[in-house]
Formats: sequence, structure tokens, C-alpha cells
Amino acid sequence: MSKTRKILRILAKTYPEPETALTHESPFQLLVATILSAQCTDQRVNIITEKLFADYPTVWKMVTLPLPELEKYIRSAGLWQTKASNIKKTCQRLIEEHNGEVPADQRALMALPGVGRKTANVILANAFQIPAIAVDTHVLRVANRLGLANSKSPDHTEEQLMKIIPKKDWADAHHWLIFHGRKICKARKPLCHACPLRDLCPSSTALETDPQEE
DNA sequence: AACTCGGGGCA
DNA sequence: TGCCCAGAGTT
Repeated sequence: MSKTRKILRILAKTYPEPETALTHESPFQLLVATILSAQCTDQRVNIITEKLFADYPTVWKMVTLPLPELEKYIRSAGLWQTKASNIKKTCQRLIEEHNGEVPADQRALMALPGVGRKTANVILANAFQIPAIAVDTHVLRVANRLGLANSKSPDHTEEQLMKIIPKKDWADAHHWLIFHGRKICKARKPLCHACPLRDLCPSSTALETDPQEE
């Protein structure tokens, strides 16, 4: 079995619930939640969307929400204010250019305000079951440390991961690597001593923090 | 490639 | 206080 397979098998066992934690009932709701999820954990996003989607569940409803009102939702979670106007503009453009539907196409998604490659891939994988790997800061860091990729470029890392990870695992691998990056393989002071992948990781020795360190 | 945006939460 | 956070857009 390849090293990649071994890593995926361990991750699947360690993080058995790979589904996105973003609560949503439609591609549109997932799109809004994913835009919000930048610089913010899913848990906090769900606090916003629980109220937001209750009153404005569809693009047709949300487009009627005045920007200042939308900003109040955003501000309550400490998110970048530009997200509010991006969501507002995205609602308008979905209606004007896509008949109110979320396009199942990467380029069309990325053309929307506030939607980059990462957000687009999350939508494709989780709303449309189109295989895609979203490389965020966690995935990028973990993949590099594990030796699955060797690049500072998310786009390049995405290409490498798509080559070595079986397509059926793409959506799950995204979540496995993110969970692992948050809980164990943290940017600072990674918990290598508690890492189920330590024996497979070329970086574990170098990253192991001094137990005496405060 | 580097920079900005931005505030709540937590140590 | 200081530091972190499931990015995107602009220069």
C-alpha cells in the first residue's frame, strides 16, 4: 500500500465524520456559508446562518436584505465587513446572470464576488458532488509537512493532491486534512507526540516541540 | 509576492 | 494585551 493510502486510511479512522459542518439546505445556503467561513470556524458561521437562513433562506429573499442589515449579521461574528457586500453582490449576480441558481461550474463560481478557487471547490464537491479538492491554509500546511506536496502555491498543491489521492476520496480528504490541521498538525506547536501519522511523517522529528517549552 | 481587510474569542 | 482564525482582491 502506498504511503498516501496509509495516510488516508489513518485519517479516515481518526476523523470518521468528514461531512462539512456547515449547515445548509441548498447550494445557495452552502455558498453563503462558505463565503462566511473564511477566517472563521464553521461553528461560528453556523451561529450566523442559523438566524440568517431562517429569515432569508433563498437568494430571492436574501437579495431583499438591505446591506446595513446584512452587515449586522456579519459584524456579530467579527468577520471582514467586505463579506457583507460580496454576498449582496453575489445574490444580485446569481439572479441577473444565472436565473437565481448557483452555477455548477468552477469558472462561473470564481467570477462571483467573494468566491475564490477554494470556495468554488467546496461548492462543487459538497453541493454538486463534483470531485474537487479545496486547498486552504490547513490543507496546504499539512500536505507539505506530510510530504504529499511540496509547494507554497495552493493551486500547485491542489494539482499534486488530485494526482495522488483517489478521486472518490477527494471530498473527504479535504475535511480530514483540515480537521487534522486544526487539532494536531497546528501551524504553531503541532502536537506530534499525539499524531497518528507520526511514523509516516517526514517532518515529525523537526517539528516536535520541546516538552520543556512553556 | 506582498499587502490589506477585521473583530470576537481566548490565553 | 497579543495572537489566532475552514481567504479573496488589489497592487
